[in-house]
Amino acid sequence: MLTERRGTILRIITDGYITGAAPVASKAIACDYNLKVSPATVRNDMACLEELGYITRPHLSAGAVPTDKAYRYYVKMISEHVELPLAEQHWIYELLEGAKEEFEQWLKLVAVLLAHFVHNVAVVTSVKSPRCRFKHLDLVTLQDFMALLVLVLHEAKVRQRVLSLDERLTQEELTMIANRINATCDGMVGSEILVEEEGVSPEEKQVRECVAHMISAEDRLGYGRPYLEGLHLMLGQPEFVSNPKALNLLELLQGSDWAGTIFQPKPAAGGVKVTIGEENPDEALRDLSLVFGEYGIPDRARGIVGVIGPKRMDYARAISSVNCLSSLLSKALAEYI
Amino acid sequence: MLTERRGTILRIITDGYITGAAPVASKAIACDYNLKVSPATVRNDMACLEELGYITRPHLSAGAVPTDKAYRYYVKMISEHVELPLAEQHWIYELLEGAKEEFEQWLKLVAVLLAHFVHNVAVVTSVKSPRCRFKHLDLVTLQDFMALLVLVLHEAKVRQRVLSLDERLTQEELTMIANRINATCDGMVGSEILVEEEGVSPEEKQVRECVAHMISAEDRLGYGRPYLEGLHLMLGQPEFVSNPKALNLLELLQGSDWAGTIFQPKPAAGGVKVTIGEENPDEALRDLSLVFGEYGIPDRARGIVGVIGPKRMDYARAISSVNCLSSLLSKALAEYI
DNA sequence: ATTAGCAGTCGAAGGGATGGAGTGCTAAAA
DNA sequence: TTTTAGCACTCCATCCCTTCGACTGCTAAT
Repeated sequence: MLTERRGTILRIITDGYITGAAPVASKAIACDYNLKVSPATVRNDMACLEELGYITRPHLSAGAVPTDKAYRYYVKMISEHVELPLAEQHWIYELLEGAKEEFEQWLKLVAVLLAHFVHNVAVVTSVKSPRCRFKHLDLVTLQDFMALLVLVLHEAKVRQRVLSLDERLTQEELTMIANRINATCDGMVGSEILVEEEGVSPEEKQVRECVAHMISAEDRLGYGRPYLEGLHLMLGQPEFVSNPKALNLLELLQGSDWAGTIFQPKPAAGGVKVTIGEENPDEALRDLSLVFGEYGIPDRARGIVGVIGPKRMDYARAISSVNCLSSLLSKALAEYI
Repeated sequence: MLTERRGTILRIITDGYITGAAPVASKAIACDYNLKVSPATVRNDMACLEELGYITRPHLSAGAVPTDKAYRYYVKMISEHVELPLAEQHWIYELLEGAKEEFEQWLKLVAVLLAHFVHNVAVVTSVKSPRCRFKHLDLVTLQDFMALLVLVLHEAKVRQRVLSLDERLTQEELTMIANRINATCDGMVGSEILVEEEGVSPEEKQVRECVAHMISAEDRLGYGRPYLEGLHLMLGQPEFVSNPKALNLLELLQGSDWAGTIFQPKPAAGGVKVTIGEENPDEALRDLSLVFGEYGIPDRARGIVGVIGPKRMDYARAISSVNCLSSLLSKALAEYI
């Protein structure tokens, strides 16, 4: 049975392991935190905690190490009242305000900030939208039969592609095509761009096809190349020195499109999700924890802000940082869309 | 004195250390490669090579390990006749041909390919241009007083920025401003965009200022966020297991704008440059080697293709791969500009 | 239910001993 | 003069052993 004192002890153990990275002894628990009980009593409780599956020990006569279950308990306990100190929140606001140039720049900056806040890997993706809508396009001549197609979407995304035309067109002709499409297609989704009618020139059809293709590619696409910061911070932690598993992790993180896969299941709107150890689907993350949230606008454009670190991470700090930064990004994005 | 046989022995040592990652013994040299001399003779030559500074040994009674000087000699010897096998070249061509969508996609793909070819870190930057020239701009309304400015440069670059206007303008008004600037500014560099005359509306002035600012920022900017692939491949090599120096390297590579700094001095046009160990300016690279080349169009738009790996890397393969891929990218870029 | 005391367990650290790989040196052979 | 065989020497890697210290589990007393 998990009495109140045992809960306290469990919390002390988890805290101690998070900061110390070494098994926690009964004596340390009894003395350092004023529990008013002797180490022997703590030992009795620890035996019970072990039976309940909250702790293990590396060997028979060693201190306590929290299990996944303990971390889960710990997160549940703290997650009600964690908020980044106001001083730090203001510091972040000011720092970001000073760099209000381009949204993509922000993503990078937020990733760097987050990584240094939690001393672990930070991941920030750009937004993905399930149903992008056309806003504007622009055609610019390049050499020969080539044209540059610049597409602006309602989701504040700009995409470009080089188009090989069948005919050689002047800039004026291209501009006319662009104007015609801009005048008629505002707000359309990918499939609506295509036309079957007779009175449309083959070049315009080609452009429309390309746009439709780009939009549907964007719809299907994942989060794109995420901003990944703080690798060296995480790999400097004691659990990674001379640990070949670190390489598997690197391999995963070097691949593409993992952001949508590993940050599962989706966090509730505005909430922060924590997955611990074995809860992670991917093998390479089995002894790590993820803390992540979404930012953006539901059903229109959503991105991910996340932290990857050893299970032994400062959850309070991670949760509050992710929370603060994701809502900050949401606000910033709303201005652009 | 470096007789011919000693040169051969040096080459065998370097080769052997590159493939074996362990000191090379006199016996192995004498037996495995048919040198027709006894290990004792090889030992005599090795003593001489050590005196000349080509090899060292971890301890008095250990085999030979090549020094930086030996690698430099090795590279000089092989670099005259290294070319990627035609079969592999064709394989690359076909692979890239199939993904001919967007130039940035290519950069990523080239980085992945290169990393797997050399089993080390591959770096591919996008191009930077010292004097970007205006080609086209486009203004799109966003909410309130905001507009999205999409700028196309002659260097096949597209840049965007959100602009806060003093007045609320309609899309038509914005389009008119864009048309006026497009009609007059083609081919201009940053400073030429600005105008002092009276007859220009304050909004147009604002747009011009923004464009000039973006172009000059682009001129000053480094290579941008490089595509970095194969970290896990390099860190899996024996010299990096449980080596804290790997963290310094990661830290360097996580930062921004290092590509312009570490890939120095500039390689001759079309050539491949190799910097070995102590030749590298950056501390974190002191026991690594870099193999890199430039792609693009001299004086207009140049990017870097590079390999980072332990000094003990397959230089022949690295040099030929970098060479092949950089000239391939040059050709591809020429089509777009 | 709690505590003190004590025996028992385990790992980390240190200290030889051993074996083997490889060299340097010397003197003889080519 | 160059090359070779033989031998003594050096050094690392590995293993085993001991010791030390940190902790726990258990038992009996409070």
